[in-house]
Amino acid sequence: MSDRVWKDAAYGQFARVGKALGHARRLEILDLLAQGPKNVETLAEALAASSAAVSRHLQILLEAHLVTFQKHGTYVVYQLAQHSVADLMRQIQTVSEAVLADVRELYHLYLTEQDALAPVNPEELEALMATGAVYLIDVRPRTEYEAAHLPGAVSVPLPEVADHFASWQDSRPIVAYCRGRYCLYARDAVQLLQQRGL
Amino acid sequence: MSDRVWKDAAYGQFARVGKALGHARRLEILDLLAQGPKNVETLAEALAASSAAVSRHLQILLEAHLVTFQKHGTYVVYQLAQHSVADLMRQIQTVSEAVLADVRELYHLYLTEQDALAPVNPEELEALMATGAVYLIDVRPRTEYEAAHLPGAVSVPLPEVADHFASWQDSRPIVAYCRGRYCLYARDAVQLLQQRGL
DNA sequence: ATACTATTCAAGCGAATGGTTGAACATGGC
DNA sequence: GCCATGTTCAACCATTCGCTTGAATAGTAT
Repeated sequence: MSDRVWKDAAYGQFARVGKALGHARRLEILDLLAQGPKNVETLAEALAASSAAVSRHLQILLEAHLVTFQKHGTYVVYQLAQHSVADLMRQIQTVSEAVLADVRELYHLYLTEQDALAPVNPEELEALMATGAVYLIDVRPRTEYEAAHLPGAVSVPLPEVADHFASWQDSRPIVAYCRGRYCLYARDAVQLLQQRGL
Repeated sequence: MSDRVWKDAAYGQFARVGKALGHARRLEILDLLAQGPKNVETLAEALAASSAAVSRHLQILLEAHLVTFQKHGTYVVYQLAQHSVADLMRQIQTVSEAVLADVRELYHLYLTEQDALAPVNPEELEALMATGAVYLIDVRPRTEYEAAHLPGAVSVPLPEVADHFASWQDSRPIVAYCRGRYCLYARDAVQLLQQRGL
């Protein structure tokens, strides 16, 4: 076996992973799965795509061994094969931001398009939580909260935010968080709260 | 601008990076560039590909902003756009190894195919170097050595290894290193040395 | 059993990708 | 000016990709 053949084989294997990462939908699927296992239909809904298409993407991710699945009755629940896959996703986003001015602009443009959203960085949040100055809510779906959440956070999935308006009327400032920079739940929650003057 | 549109845009940008990583040759190019800037022809030679093809791949990497170039007269020298791109490459290789049994097998199979290569892990090497028990040589091309190299290492590019046989005849054990797990210079050097009984 | 649901498969289409060849640009040396 | 060299472009081919539609499969509930 010559060096050339071996290198082709080795890099060909890496490219399997790379190819699987070469489509927006698949990246989004991986991002969603990083939050917790999900079935095909849930993903299809979140992506606004047909289940057949999502299923196909999942097959491709499966071939690259980036995800695994488990059958629960007629449901097929997919999840990331390794934690390192989530790291890889983060690294891609990091590189994209570092390297593609478009991404930074896009993000900035979109968030400032909303009025008066006040982002809080992790250090600030930690300080605020320590003094009990704020009320921290996790607006992701309950299952994701159960999988993991910030210390001191209360689970209030986005659809339930409206139910708490009354009890929050005179409470401390509210900080909402969700999945990361490319998740919009928190933004939506803040919009809801602001409409009620919270 | 709806959420869906925004997400498509954001993940579409990430996918630009992903797509660029979806081909064995491009990954190999990035790996080579991680060692230092190179021109098209050098890369083409290393990849055993036509310069037209390599040029094309470089354009794709350029569009994804993973590499930049600089013109020196008629030479066009390419290099990684960001250090984080090299990190991304490492992460891909990590994931591939973790996730694709094939890669591990391939690697293991190939190295054990050679007789009696004795790999040294970083911790062992540090200990050996501290006691001065071994002689460490960097068998990469001189330019890469100049860009960065391990402390205490001496630059002996592969083609020059043969020139040192005499002076090494009775020296300490020799440890050769190169670019990483998927670089074969060190292996070739060790083979040469073993043929001479070193 | 039967009906129903979640998921996958199969076929087909339009678009994109990867590679080759040969020509077209530069740029530097004579 | 002219040529040699390194690089890129353009046109073509075969292959692959991504999606849609409609059917097939496998489990569950009635």
